[in-house]
Amino acid sequence: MVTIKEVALRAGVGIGTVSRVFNNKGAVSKVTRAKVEKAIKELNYEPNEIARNFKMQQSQSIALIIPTIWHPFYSEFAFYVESTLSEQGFKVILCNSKNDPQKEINYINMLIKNKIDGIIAITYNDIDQYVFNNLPLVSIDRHFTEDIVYVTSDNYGGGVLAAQELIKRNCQKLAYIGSVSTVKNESLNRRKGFEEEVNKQSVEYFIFEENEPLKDFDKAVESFLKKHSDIDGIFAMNDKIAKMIISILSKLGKNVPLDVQVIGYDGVKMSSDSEIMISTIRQPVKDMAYHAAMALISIIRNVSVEPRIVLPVKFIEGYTTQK
Amino acid sequence: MVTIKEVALRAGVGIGTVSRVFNNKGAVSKVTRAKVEKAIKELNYEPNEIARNFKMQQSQSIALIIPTIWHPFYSEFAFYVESTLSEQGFKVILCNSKNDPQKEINYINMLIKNKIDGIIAITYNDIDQYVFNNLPLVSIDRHFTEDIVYVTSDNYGGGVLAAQELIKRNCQKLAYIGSVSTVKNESLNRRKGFEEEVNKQSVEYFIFEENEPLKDFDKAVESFLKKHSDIDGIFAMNDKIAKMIISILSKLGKNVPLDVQVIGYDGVKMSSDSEIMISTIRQPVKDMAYHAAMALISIIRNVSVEPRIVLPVKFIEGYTTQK
DNA sequence: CTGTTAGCGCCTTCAG
DNA sequence: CTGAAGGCGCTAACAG
Repeated sequence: MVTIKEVALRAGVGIGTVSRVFNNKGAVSKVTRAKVEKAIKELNYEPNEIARNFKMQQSQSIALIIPTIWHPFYSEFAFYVESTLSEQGFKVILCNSKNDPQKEINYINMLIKNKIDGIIAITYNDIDQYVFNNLPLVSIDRHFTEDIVYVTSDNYGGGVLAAQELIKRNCQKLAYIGSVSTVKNESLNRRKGFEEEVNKQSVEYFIFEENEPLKDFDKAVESFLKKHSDIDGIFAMNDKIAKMIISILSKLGKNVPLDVQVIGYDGVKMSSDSEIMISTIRQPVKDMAYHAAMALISIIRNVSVEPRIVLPVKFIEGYTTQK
Repeated sequence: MVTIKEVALRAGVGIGTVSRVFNNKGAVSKVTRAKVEKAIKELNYEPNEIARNFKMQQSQSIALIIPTIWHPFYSEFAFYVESTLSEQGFKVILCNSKNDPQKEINYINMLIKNKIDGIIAITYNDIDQYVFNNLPLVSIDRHFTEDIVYVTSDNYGGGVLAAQELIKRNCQKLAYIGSVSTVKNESLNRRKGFEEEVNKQSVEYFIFEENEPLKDFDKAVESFLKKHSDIDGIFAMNDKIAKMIISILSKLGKNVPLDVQVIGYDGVKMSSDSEIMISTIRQPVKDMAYHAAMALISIIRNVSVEPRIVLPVKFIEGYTTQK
């Protein structure tokens, strides 16, 4: 491996000068610069990043902590995070927490020891207490302490939008179906937006919610739907629940969307070339990823950032609402 | 940050001794070891990984180069690669090549400069020429030069299996439908296995193949199926094609699986908790990931490895074959 | 067994 | 403007 020393030797200058040329830092005369550049080219010098990182005590890499990459929402998110970050010269280290708080803590300790520059995390645990050292952190869909920036889709607005789309399509009796996690998260706002909009428009509605961990959720939903067989418009907390609802409805002999219209939330796509089938409120995953990455870089570079980044959602028409 | 020096000072020993204790390397007397351990505990010493990496000229990290993480096959693979590797103390750096050879080369250069320990790559470009420095490399589904180890599922056996399952279910007239990539890859063997097995059992069959890049592939498949309306068993090169075939068949008024049975290949699952709907030959993604990771570690540690790792596939019964 | 020493490759003062 | 020198924190070789 060719080092800075060899370049200096060949160019007949000191190593400091080579460093200055390479990093374009400090004043160097035209002549010496040319000499050094020539030597660099001839020797095909590439700086040893690991030495530089050591010296600078940073690593030009950020960690992405997510429950599992094996899920279309997270993998789309990860895809765009990596795209943005690699363009900006950062490496991204993948960390699957499997929703295990201990694993998250282990990762964080490891990352600190490795002088990682920052973290983007999607988690439902209170990891912020372990991220001291004011290690830059951007959180997704989860509000920690005041000084941690977070990025989220407009869950409240999504709920409003779902209500509007359902009402626009002449639904008379609405329902929200979802679950409630033990930790506070952004999906509560979906319901809130939905509820407030429906109230505003004075449409009848039901709320069906169960606490996690879920047990026989499908059974419960089924009996709920049986009991209220006049419901003709449903907003599901997410696409997964929407799909479950759809299959329950078909089991109950209801036609979707003729008898009942259903709107989900998330709009996950298996891959960039696959289609969204059900009507849904799609999260702006790409934008979320982009903003999270850029915000993190800003924090790393010590430039101030908007601490609460809320991105607009969109209604995507699928086969479960009437056109 | 507390350094090895401070620990040495506190324990009243030399820094070499602290290093020996921490790494459990070299002989240290019981007494001094205790002293050092006490100091470590008291100071809450954590070694600076980045300094260690610098000294060792390695990084305890490997790179995963895939076309895109936003695809269930790759994301499942990545999930298991990361699980295995993180258990073994390696970090994994995510690299989305987007199928762009130039991007792959850029990543590789960056990785070399960063003294990455090894690479696991899924690519259809000839990147091996850029991976000099005998940088450890494991390739998936793609055979490079002799000295690069690769991991694949038993594509040939999968083809045989598909044929057997179709014949077992009384199909009389079979077909293989697929595409041919410009670069040689493992999926050719799916067809080969299928064809040889069908021949062996003397069943009638057709092969429908088009060269990539595909144009109006669905139209072509449709007219092929129209022309041979007596085909009652189809093996598709992958699940995506299988799904396309299924929708074409339904358009043609054929019932799947009553009139025509269809088997795909891959068995991708969107996430760990989702279901496989169509009948398919499932790749052992988890095993592939595990073996790729372990093989890479072996190469890194200079222990010899089986250069060709072929893992068995399984038939998964979905709704597109008759039970 | 253990303390000291010599770097790893680079960046950054600090004199000149 | 530029060369020399001092570390960053750690490991490994060496001399006791």
